[in-house]
Amino acid sequence: MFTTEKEYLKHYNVHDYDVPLVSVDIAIFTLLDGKLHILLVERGDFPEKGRWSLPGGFINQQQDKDLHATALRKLTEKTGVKTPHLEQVATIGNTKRDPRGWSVTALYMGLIPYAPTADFIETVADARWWPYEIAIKQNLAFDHIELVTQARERLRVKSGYTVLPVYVLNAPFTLTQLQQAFEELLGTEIEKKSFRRRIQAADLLEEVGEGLPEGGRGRIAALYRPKKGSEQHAFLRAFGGVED
Amino acid sequence: MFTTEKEYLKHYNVHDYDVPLVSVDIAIFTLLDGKLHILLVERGDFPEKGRWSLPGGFINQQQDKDLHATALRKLTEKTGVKTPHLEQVATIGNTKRDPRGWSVTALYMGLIPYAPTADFIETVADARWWPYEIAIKQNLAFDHIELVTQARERLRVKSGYTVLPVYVLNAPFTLTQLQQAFEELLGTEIEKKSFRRRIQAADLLEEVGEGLPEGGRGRIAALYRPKKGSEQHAFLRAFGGVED
DNA sequence: GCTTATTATTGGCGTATTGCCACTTAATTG
DNA sequence: CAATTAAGTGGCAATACGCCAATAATAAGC
Repeated sequence: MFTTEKEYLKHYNVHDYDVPLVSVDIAIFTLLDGKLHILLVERGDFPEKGRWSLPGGFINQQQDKDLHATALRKLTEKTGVKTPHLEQVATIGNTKRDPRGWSVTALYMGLIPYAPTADFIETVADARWWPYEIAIKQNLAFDHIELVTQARERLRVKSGYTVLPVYVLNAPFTLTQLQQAFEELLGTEIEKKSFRRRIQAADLLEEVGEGLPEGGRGRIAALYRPKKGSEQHAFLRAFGGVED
Repeated sequence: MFTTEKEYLKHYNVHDYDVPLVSVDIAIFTLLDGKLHILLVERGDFPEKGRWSLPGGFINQQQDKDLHATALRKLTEKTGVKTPHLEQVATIGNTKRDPRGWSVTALYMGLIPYAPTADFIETVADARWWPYEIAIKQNLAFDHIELVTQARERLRVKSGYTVLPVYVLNAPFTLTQLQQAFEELLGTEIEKKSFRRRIQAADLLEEVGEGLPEGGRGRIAALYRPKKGSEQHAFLRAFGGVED
């Protein structure tokens, strides 16, 4: 859109001030080849032109009925996925995160199953999946390294007491695939029997037949998918035992 | 009205251009007579004049270096408490929450010990502690009933796996007082022995002598206060057993 | 077809944690 | 000094977890 910083600054001065100066940024995670990946976009404009950053942008007051809708719109634009897991992580606002001054962004975390044929990636030339460990070594735009880190931390912690990792898998999946997703997202290994006991005690999955995972060997496994309405359910016990 | 151009420009900037249209609202909770209370303020201006609402307001770009500072400033203005527990709950933005159109607010939750003499309440004529159950039956301004409910829910859930209830007590306190705070904030009863085992296993409190709570009877109790740096520590086990 | 390799699933047992409840200890009250 | 109140502990059954080995069911190689 702009070819020089000077041109950008000129435009910025006459910017329309009616929109609330709140942006939405989304850390979209998936699992690819067993590794956590994150979707980054290359900035086409100043400031920070050419740097990789989280997909995001401003609220469209006509289109978006709420912040969640803004995040969902941005995510869908980049990935084509219509029903991801999408949750707010935090809202960061301070004087230092943007050279232009006080700036506020609502950070969301999105989880989607990887689409092997990656149809949608073709539609956005500037977007690319990065292995998480490589992504955080990039020199990301603005304070996006901190946003990415916060979202990753939320993902890690919440994977400890919810079924979040379910949302980076294509259903149906086997318990072993699910365990590997948990392990990658948690960053620790889990003992097989303990994992299965806890997942099954939580009663958040339903069996949908059996089969072998793509190109797999060995004994056929039971296949599962998340039960409807199991979205945010914790499966760790707090005080007072099991709730009803 | 303005004596220098500089002063004028500064004023112009603040009000017509550079202010992010983001407000901050705070649900401040405390424990009074064993019951959860929330601090509400009576609105002195339109819209919603005369209704009770959460304390809050806009970012002061000169004073506040970040959103947390804005929330802390608002909280201190109303309560005088300088070192509360303060955390962000969520950010709500949509077209319906304010009759004036698209509106975004960052919701914070603050926890403070009740000040029995309530010095600070005198300083703000419009602020008052309400028992939580009564507060939510008021006809609160804007969508504040939903904000209050969200903050309450965060408080409830997080009290299940952290020591949050510590922050509504004046230290030092007895384990029984702490248990009663947990029970009120969780909304469930806790078995005494289980509670003590878990709290002590978590090792987040330090003993600071013994005594009787104000006007108490019976055997003297050990008194505790939170250890430094124990703020956000969970004390429930997740996968993989105890972390180090 | 038969053996080997690979993966899924279950069994079993020692240990840690929790729920439950009664008992002991130490203070106040009258 | 007895009765009352509240703190703190003991003990045990039930549950959950970590560990590891046994069994089951498939593919791959010969």
